[in-house]
Order: sequence, then C-alpha cells, then structure tokens
Amino acid sequence: MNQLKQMDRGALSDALGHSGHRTTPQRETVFGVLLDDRDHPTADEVYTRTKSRMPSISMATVYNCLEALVSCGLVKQVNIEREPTRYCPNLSPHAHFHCRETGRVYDVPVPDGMMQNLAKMLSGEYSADSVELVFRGHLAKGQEK
Amino acid sequence: MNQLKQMDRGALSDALGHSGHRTTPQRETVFGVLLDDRDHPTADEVYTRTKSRMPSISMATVYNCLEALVSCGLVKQVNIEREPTRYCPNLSPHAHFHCRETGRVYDVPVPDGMMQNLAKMLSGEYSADSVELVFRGHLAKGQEK
DNA sequence: ATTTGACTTAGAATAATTCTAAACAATACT
DNA sequence: AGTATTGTTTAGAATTATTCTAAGTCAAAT
Repeated sequence: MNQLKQMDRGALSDALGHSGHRTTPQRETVFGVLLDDRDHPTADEVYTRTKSRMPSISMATVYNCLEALVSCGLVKQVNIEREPTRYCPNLSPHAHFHCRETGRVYDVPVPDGMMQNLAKMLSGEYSADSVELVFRGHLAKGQEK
Repeated sequence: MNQLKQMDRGALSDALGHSGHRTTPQRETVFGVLLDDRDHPTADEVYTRTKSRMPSISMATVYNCLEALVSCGLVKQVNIEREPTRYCPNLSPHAHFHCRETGRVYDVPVPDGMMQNLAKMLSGEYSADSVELVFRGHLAKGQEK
C-alpha cells in the first residue's frame, strides 16, 4: 500500500501542524511505512522500506521524519539495550517484550490504568511523566511470529 | 577508599570464579569504584575514577572488567534512551527513575514481589526472565541530590 | 517577484563500543 | 623447575548508529 488512509492523513497533518511542522510527502511516506508493518523497525529498516516507495529519499531525511513524528507525538521510540532505536506508532499504553533469541520486539497490552498506577508507586520526591516497562525472555514454543 | 571490604572481595572472587573468570587487580578496582559511589556511572566515568586509583588501566580494560562483572551477575547494566550504558551494583530488584533535567538516574525501591507479579501479567506466549521498569520525569523541587 | 524559512539531501563528523594483535601473567603439565 | 596453554591487559584501529553541515529545493508570505 502506498497511500495513507484518509483518517491517518488527517491525524498526521493535524499532529504535525499542531507542533509547527509541515506535512511533506517524505513524512507521509515514512508514516505510512510505520503504519503498514507494526514490527518496530529500526531507522535503517524504515529507510529501506521507504526507499522502495520513494527511491529518492535519503537516510538523513528518514531520521528527520522520524524525529518529526516523534516530536509531534504520533510515534514512540523504543530503546532496548543499546540496540538501534526502534519506532512504534502504537500510541495506546503498552509494554514491550524483547525476545532474546530473535531480537524481535512485541507490543504487550497492559490492563487499563496500570501504567498510571505504577507511576503512583513513586515516592513524592519523584514525578514521572512516562513509564516504560520492558520484559525480556523467550517466546513459548510454537509462538514464533 | 582503595580496598574492597573482605565481604565484597569474597563475593567478587566467588562470582568471577563461578563463571570461569579470574580475579585480577583491575577487576577488583573497577568493582570497588562501583561499590563506592552508587550513582550509575557510565563506562567513561568508571574509567576516570578507576584511573585515579590505578593510573595504568586502559579504557578497553574497563570495558572488559565491566563486562566480566555483568556476566558473572555482580553488576547490572542500565540503558536509558540510547545514552551511554550505566553500571549499577545494586542487585536487589528495583526500578529506575531518570531525571529529564539532570540526566541522572536513581534507584527506586519496589514493593516485594512486584517485578515477579508484573512478569505474571504476560500472556502464556511470552516467558520473561527479566523485567525492566523505568520512570522518566523530574525531581520534586528541593529534591535534587 | 522576492524573500523567508522550513525541508531535503549527500556526505562528513561524532561518540560509544567492539575488535585486533601484541605483550603479559597466571595456571597447568611434564 | 621449565614450558605450554590459556586468560588478561593494553593501545590503537575499526565499527556503527546517529547527528551535523552546508548546499540546494520548495512553498508560503510579503
């Protein structure tokens, strides 16, 4: 698929505009790449996929676009153990599972309000605006996906 | 302080020996540096501190020593947002708080069994052997330390 | 039409970490 | 004890994800 759905296109230009960014073909294409495969790609993987849709795009632009999408809140960065940063357009609160065998990262749904409850656990000296929860281990046999 | 306490020295050579490593002056000194200041130093900071006790040590050796300490289970690596890896000799289960203003990282004690309970939350397709919980935000005024 | 400012691009620069190869040290083997 | 083996340390080179730079492009605003 090469075009954003109308809904996503709207969300994109709203979010970009709201944070003082322009909507550009490069940003649309990169966002589309992220929406089409929810597998937490690295910048390099995003670059490869985007290049197949827009051969003229450069690595620097992919980084710029990803940075714009992150700063307008449409995409989250996922960092695991100094591996290359991964990008994730899933905005609902969730945790991550990192498979030691394949290196892949999966979204793990969390019970409603759990992230906020974790933040409440903090003593008064700290005030958290984000909570990150990462599990590491292996997939049950037959669950490789 | 320049010498490990007897207790720590014992723990060190036990743990190293158990994982097929030798106990060396460099490893002792690096371990001592970590035990003396519990502020989650980066490899570079560990290098500077170690060099003041053992001027001949090299950066590569500091990395080697840290790697040995991690692999024998005496030290944990803490990775936050692609910043340089930090090293932490606190082995009891705990979370981390990352201050956006100072960049400093603090240990946050967690209720008994909480980390295991979080792991239980995972659906059967995942099996986690480690759980990592990181809060990000700012310190309450007057709590800078 | 021109200016302004944001965006894109290729390639250079940066920085944390790992690798390499040589020297060194400790243990194991005869 | 003397030698072989294996693990460790060292300096410096290599690697790699990411950021920076400077030039070129484009669209909106004057």
